[in-house]
Amino acid sequence: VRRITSLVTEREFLENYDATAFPAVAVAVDLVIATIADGALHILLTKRPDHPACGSWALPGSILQPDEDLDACARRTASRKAELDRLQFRQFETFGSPARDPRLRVVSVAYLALTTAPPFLRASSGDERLAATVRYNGDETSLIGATGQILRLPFDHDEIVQSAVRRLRIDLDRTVDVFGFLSDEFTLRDLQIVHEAVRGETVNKPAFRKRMLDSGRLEPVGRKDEGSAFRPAELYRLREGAR
Amino acid sequence: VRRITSLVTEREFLENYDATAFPAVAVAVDLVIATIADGALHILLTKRPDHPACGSWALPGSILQPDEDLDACARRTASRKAELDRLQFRQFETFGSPARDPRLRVVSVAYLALTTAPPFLRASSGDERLAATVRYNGDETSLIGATGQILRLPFDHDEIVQSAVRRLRIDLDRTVDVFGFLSDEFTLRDLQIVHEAVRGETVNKPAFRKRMLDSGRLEPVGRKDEGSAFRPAELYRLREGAR
DNA sequence: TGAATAGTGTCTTTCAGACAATATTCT
DNA sequence: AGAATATTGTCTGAAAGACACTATTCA
Repeated sequence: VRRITSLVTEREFLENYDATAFPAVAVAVDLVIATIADGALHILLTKRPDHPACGSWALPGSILQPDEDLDACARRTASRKAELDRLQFRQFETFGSPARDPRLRVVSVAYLALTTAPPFLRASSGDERLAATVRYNGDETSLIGATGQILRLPFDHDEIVQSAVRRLRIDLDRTVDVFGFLSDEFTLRDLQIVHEAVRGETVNKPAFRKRMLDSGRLEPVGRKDEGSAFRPAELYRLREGAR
Repeated sequence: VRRITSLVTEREFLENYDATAFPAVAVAVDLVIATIADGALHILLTKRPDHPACGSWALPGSILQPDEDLDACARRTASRKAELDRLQFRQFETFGSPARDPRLRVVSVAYLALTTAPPFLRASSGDERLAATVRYNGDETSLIGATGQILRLPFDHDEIVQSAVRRLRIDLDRTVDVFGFLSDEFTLRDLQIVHEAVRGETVNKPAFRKRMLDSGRLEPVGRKDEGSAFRPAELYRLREGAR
């Protein structure tokens, strides 16, 4: 039986504490930034400018800085590496296999970030960013590059993407917030396209509309969609406080 | 625009890599070990033998060792600190506020672990372990100690417990595996008690039975519960391969 | 035989899917 | 008017809750 109370006060203990006694580890944040375009889910990849895996497409990520929150690190990474702001972030899993990074032990906290398509696709227009399409094969997913080839990501990034998509689909069933894919005002058709892209299959229109409207999370803006040919659709927004 | 290809090979890069250049962080694993007893959810707490927060009830946790997997660290912690083995582990969230530990920056990967009541309660009989009861107040939860008082945990452990219970209840709705609370063979009544304890409210018996049996995840053992007064119940087990 | 729990049947409500009809806008 | 899309209505079937009933075991 160990002693419960110590002869040293907590203050004395902390003043004499040797912080270098712990094993050397780095904590990183990796981002799965997703959007819906052309009715399909896309993931943003950046070309690695340095070793290791120099030149391959990979998830954007950063090493956690001292005094930086995990969420703040995710925001910083999106801003610096993908030039995207005002995303909706969701931490979904932490990856820590001992050999996942060849440099040193890196434990990576993975975030899912949803965004609307336009800035995402602008960001992907350069040489160093790519909007890879998610293709479903049953429960498995693969990433498709610009020329239709299957992309294999370095480190364990394929596994991270797999987990992110699984999480996104589960959250969708539970109606966890998926409005990060849309602008502030959207039509029910837009929302349906998001659901269909995430699920990879069509959904029943009347049932979908009823379910969404009955959820009480939406409120009509009072205006109609502009600029479309044919009958314009009613615009909705997410109700205040309904997360 | 940064250079994409490097004049240095990846091998040369890794040989000259300075691993001490990263900020000093420790990674820990904290466990929320849960069981069902007397129809209520309980969480295992251990009394901290050292500073900081020496003498308070807290979640068992360990610093991640070099070459140790996160899951392995969770198993080791359960074995060493709670003397429990063969638990069902689920990583659910990672906590990394800069000031959550006064010693140094500690990023903690939190695991939920389910176990059957008997060894759990034996573990709590000593002075240094406690099975705290979870009490629900709407969406909030609090931990109740042996004398009925509300326990406040050090660090951000209250927040970790809160998140663990929320996750458990969500998983229950999606029928994610909750059989870690039960022994290999159990009655439908046992399973119903688990569901009621996690949800904090009674469930409809016929509907519950039908739903469970129709799920195809259970199979009858062919024997009946022994040792109970009155009519004995049919024993079931989780079907092979039905996770 | 009675007490206590295990297990089932039936009715009703709710909700989602299928299918089709109606409404609105622009060319 | 006609094309194309938005929105609504109706029917049907699946599943859950409420409630009450039957079945089995032991004292």
